[in-house]
Amino acid sequence: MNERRASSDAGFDMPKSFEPERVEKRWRDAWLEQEVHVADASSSATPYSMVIPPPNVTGELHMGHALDQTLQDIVARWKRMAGYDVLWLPGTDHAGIATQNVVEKALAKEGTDRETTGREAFEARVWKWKAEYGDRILEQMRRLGLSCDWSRFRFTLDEGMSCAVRRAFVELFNEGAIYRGEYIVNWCPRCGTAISDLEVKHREVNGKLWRLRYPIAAQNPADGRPIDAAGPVRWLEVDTTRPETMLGDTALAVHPDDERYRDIVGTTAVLPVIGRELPVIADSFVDPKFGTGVVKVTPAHDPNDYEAGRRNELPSVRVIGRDGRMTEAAGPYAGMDRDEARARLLERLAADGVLLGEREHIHAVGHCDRCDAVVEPQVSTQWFVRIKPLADRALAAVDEGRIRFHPESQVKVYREWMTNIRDWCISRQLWWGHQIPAWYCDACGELTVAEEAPQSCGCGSAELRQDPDVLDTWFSSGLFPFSTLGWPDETDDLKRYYPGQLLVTGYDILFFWVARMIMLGLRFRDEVPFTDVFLHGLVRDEQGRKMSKSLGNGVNPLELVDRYGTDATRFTLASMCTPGSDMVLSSERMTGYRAFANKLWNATRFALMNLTGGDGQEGLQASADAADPRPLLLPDRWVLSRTAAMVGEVERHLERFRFDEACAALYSFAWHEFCDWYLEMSKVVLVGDDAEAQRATRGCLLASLEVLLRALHPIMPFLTEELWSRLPGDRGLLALAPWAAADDGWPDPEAEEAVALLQDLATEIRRLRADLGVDPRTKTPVKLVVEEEARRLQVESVAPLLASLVRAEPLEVLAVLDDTSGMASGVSGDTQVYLSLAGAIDLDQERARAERALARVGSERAELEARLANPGFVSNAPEAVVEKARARLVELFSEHEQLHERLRSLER
RNA sequence: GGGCGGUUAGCUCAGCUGGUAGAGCGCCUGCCUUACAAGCAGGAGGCCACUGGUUCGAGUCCGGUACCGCCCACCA
Repeated sequence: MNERRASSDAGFDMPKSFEPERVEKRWRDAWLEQEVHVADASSSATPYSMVIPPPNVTGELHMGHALDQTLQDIVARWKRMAGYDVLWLPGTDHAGIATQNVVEKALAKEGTDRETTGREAFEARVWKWKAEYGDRILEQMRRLGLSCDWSRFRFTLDEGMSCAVRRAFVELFNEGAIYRGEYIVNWCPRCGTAISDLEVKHREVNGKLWRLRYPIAAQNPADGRPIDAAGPVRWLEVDTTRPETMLGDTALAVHPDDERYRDIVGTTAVLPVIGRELPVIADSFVDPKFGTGVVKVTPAHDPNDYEAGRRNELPSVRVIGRDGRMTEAAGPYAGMDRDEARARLLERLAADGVLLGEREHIHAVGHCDRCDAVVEPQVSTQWFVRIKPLADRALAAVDEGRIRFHPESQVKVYREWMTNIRDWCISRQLWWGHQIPAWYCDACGELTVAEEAPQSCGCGSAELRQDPDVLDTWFSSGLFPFSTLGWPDETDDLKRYYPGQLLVTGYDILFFWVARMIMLGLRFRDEVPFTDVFLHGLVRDEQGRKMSKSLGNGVNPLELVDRYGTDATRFTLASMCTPGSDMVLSSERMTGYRAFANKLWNATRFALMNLTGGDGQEGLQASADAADPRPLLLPDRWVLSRTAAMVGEVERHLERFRFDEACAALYSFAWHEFCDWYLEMSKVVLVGDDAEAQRATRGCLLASLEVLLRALHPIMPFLTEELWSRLPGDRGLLALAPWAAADDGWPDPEAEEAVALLQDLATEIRRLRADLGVDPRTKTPVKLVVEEEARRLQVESVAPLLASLVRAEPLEVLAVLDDTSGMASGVSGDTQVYLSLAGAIDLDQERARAERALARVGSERAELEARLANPGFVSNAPEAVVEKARARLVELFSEHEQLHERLRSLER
């Protein structure tokens, strides 16, 4: 049989299963070669631009990056197919502190450190690291099939970026938005640098609260000066979580309204161990309800105390140094590590009777985001950005709807942070990063801030030293949307692609990055950098932990790509991307979507095996572009209608960034409609001998498949490109083809209704057969009984197709059926289904089946009747809902009737 | 201390503007039916955390409670 297939049908050349590794490289190369992803600034198409969140060059990419990048690639490919001139600009981030840390760790393994290596050699070492991981990252991105514009790739530390950074710094400095000053900052003793508030992670720890007592110095009644008293000593009790800082105390404070202590304000206490005299001051920052209501004040080591110290003109005594060890001012504890000092000091205080007790105390302690060391507040001279004016504009942009957040709930988070924002400490005592463009004159002390290194100072001296510090890495990232386009030069790219349309990133860097881009974009370009921000969740490991390099639980996306294929990996990530929630990687899902890719492969294989007709090549070229005018069969009309609905849905979901829903729509259409029903129905025609019908079906099969491939391409680019290339006809790359367009004539409610009927009947017949244990390979005589005329015509119209689909032969449609003995029955809507079986049926079993069905129908009917009897429902519910309920009730009446009839006949 | 999110089938999660619960995986039964066993057909399995309220009607909207998680935060 099937001589016609023996010829050259492509389907027979296809392996039985999809092997991703055999096709992916070819298409990667093809896309590169044909530059499908290169934006064309001279194009007449509307531009659509995005910048990638540049991955840190600290190491390999993990699944979080894969998710982020996949989502962007889906949008890029989709918009490109939809006719936009898409610029998706890729890059990597030097990630100052993070990268410096990983390189320092590498040095430590070699038994050395950065100090012995020296700045220049160290920097060279980091560049080497960057080269290695930068390459690996690029390789990972390429394997994921990302369609970035590689010709515009940027690294945040390359020359162009430095120009932008220096320009931005100088401009902000000149207008007073950047200043240098001595303040208390978050200091990481491990990293040896100041860090911003955002880089401090507060974590609840089980600490202790120690109660100490400080003696009030006895005073000479004559002149009020303290004297050594031999008499009874009055004590002031204070609580502290950090006893070692007491060595730097310069006051005790109480609330001004606190009656208990009113009389001692203005007196002097004596600091144990050290012997320093401490004024007792009144300041409203003290909470009288906490502890004893007395606070020890350590301006050098606590932000609160620092402020109180400034208000009250207290001296500041630093007892903990930059390296976390006690300073000379710590007296006997000088040189000790802060933890050791605490232990030793407590022993001493206990011995001296100063320590009154301790109790458990849970409190939040700041840790370094990068190395997890306990952050030590330190007074130091740093550079800051005066953030309020920038934040106000950024806040307004979102409030006025010039930037939309998805999900919208993030707006609240953004607003909250922006409103309470504090000045941004941007200097870092690191070596890896953009060095601050500020020079100091050794001769006159003058400060010069300039884009290029000045030759000499205003005083004439040529002895200029550049500030050794570098900028917070987020300073350069914040300029990314325009620095990458050539700013500060007014390039064509800048004019065309700024502002961009979309930014896709994880919600965890909303403040770090998104907020800063908005602030700096508005400041330097007067326009928001993007109009939509899509914030996705984080990818967590099986234990639900966030994937991160420091935890070492990151999964290299290539592992999954190797195991499941890139397309399945991408589809999994996209389908698990539900708004506002994180996702847990699931190997079951991956397996499922690998199967989905294979399903598509085989559906195409089937199509190709059947596309060539007996009449030579005709029918091969039929496609969505040339809708077939010939009268179509029911399944054909149905599949085109469903295809059109699917495309509309996918489009709608993508517009709203519902990647998960888009995946679901594609999956269920492709598998459960196209494959499960259409391909099965089409077989009836394709194995038959009606040449005319076959031509129509082949045309529709191809047309629907083409649209499906287009719609799926953004998510599964390799598979679809491969299948597309195998379809008949001379076609270019799918990546360059127009977005899935359904013909206006495709929607066909009548066909959908008819096929729905057919599906119900088919399912009922199959259920009966399965129930009765009928061998599915045998043909079974079936009688369908429909009393109502119009309905009978409908059933009759689908009967022939139904018969061949479920091997119901012969299949008769009747108005009444007298003798039902020896038959099994079921009900589908108002259609009574009877199977004639070779042997006698089990009457008890039949009766039980009918009774069960009757009970089910009865309860549903009662429920519906109650609802329809409710005047509120009838008058308030939408017309369509009421109508649907009524129709269903009619059906149920009928089913009820039929079941009763059946039961009666079984009694006989 | 503020704010946000979650709680739905054995597991992982959907459920968009309120109309009476879905998917994948797993499980049970039967099938190697000429695209696919990474498959096909059929099936079982849910007081939608608890509790008030709004409504003709609540998984969906509003108020509380409990548990889990996250973010922000200078209370010793």
